[in-house]
Amino acid sequence: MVTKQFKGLPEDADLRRADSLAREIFSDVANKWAFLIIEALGERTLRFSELRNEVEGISHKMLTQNLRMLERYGLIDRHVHPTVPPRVEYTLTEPGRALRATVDGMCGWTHQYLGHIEAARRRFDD
Amino acid sequence: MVTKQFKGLPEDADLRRADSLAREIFSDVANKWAFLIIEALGERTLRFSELRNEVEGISHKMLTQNLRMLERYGLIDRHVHPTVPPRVEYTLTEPGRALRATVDGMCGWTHQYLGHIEAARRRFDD
DNA sequence: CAGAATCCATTTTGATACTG
DNA sequence: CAGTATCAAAATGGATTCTG
Repeated sequence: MVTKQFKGLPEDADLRRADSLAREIFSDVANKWAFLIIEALGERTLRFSELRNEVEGISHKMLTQNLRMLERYGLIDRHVHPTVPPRVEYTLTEPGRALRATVDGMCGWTHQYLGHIEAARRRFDD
Repeated sequence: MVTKQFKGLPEDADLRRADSLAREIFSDVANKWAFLIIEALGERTLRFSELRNEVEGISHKMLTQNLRMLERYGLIDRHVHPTVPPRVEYTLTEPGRALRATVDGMCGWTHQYLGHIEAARRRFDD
């Protein structure tokens, strides 16, 4: 067994690090733009400008920023065609597609409970 | 058939409204604090102060704000005990529990792909 | 204890201009 | 076309104070 344990250093230091990493990923990815981008990509490959159109309301800057983040975590592949003008295509990776199941679930949930939610909101707002 | 259609007003005005509402809900709920609160509640009922401890790193203000939002959409129930000092308990409603499946899915995903993601990030950061 | 309200620093965001 | 940089405006978040 390979151990990273040193005297006095409990080996669940690894677990704590993993937890804080998990939390970091969770916090970064659980935001509306990331979700909407993942949803938009679905099974397709899309260019930057296509994504800009698909994800309604996203600004140039937010799109770039979130694409970088998703690429950094390996949720999307970025493929640059060496042409002029440049053509850059984005595709979900395996982890990205796996997360899509979650995002799809939330989309379904939203539509399923739309009535409930709208009613609740009206009640709350008096 | 009951229709809301008037002359000149296409009946998919309803659909558009529903879509924009769905989008609003989606955007509000797809944020890390809401997710973490839902995850913390799980099957349990928790008090404000308990939630504050469970959801690591959340501030008093963020907790109140997100609890209001979730209550407004009917994802949680807020029960005030008429005691002094006050005791306020929060519980997931049916729609809230349904959404928990999504949140759980994301938690599972995070842990499942932790290795993938960490490696991808290291690669990206050169 | 729960939470509303205020103030203030920080962050986020959008618009715009610039580059390969 | 895709992306970076910049700057002002807007939103967010935290600390603190005050209330029932």
